[in-house]
Amino acid sequence: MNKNQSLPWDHPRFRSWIAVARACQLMQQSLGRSLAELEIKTPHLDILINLYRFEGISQQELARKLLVGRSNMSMLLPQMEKRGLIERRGDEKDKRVLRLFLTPEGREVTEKAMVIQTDLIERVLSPEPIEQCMAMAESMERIIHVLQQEDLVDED
Amino acid sequence: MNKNQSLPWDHPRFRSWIAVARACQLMQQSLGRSLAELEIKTPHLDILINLYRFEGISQQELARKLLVGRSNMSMLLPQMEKRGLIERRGDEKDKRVLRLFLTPEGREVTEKAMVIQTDLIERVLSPEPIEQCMAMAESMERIIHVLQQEDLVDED
DNA sequence: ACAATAAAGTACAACGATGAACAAAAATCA
DNA sequence: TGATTTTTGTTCATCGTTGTACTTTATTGT
Repeated sequence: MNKNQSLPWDHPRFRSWIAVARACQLMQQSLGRSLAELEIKTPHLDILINLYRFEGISQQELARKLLVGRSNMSMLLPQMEKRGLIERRGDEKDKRVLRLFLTPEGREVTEKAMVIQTDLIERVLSPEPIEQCMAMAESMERIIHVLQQEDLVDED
Repeated sequence: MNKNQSLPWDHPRFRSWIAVARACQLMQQSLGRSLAELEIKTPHLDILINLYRFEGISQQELARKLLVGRSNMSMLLPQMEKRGLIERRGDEKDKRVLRLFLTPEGREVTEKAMVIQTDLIERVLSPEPIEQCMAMAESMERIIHVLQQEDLVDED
């Protein structure tokens, strides 16, 4: 089991991925600090942005998009409803599902938060050529696709 | 405050970054599942890999490298010590610091875990040309640098 | 040398995320 | 139709992370 010849940090793709993970972690932390002024946290923003795009989505669908468990939504959404950011209405046709909507205040907070997030991304990513960003996005989307395929197989 | 003309998802760098974050999240989850067979979790692996590379590091230095708080290390490391993966020895010269070392078992587990992680990364990233991976790594390292600079300024 | 300050590590309370067990409502199918 | 299975959402116990306050040890400044 002598790995001296193939330590991970001699492995170019390994090093690349470590850098990706680190950058993500730092971005997340930085975003979290910037969002403090709106009194929301990054998980709330993820939810808000999805409701902004996909109004009337169910908790289940939202959880799937965010790659978290349903119970997570059951914990967070009632809080956000009490804060007046979102509203949950029962579906007429299927009484199991709760459909989610932004309140006017929620929409306002979301827009402010999206400005903060976009500014941060722009500020940090603008030194990178746009072609490089696009190429990166394509790589990442392929990676996402591969990993999600595997998840489906696991659930058999 | 009409954002209809500049929604974030029309913003190329925003879309790119969302893809990066999503890919990271999925990788983390996939790695977590694969590590279950070694009965460790991803935070433990981060620690083990750092001790593998930087033997004798202090808890403080380790926390800084991992971008987490000191208290986090104070919670995790005693657990890992009890499991026999690591050892903590007091520094002779500075009685405040505890220096961290892998036990033989810890080294063994680390090597197995690194194989798992490297295989996962290789499997998922191998469709991407190596030049693209290298370019991505360089971008990410620049991003890391920018964000860390800002952190230092904040701490003034 | 002595006081004040800084640094390393710990303890603890608060919060977020998770998975399992559960209730209610559909969907399936015999 | 009636029984079984699936789906949606909730509850709860557990675990990891964080920030704050605290102890001990070094360092700094006078």
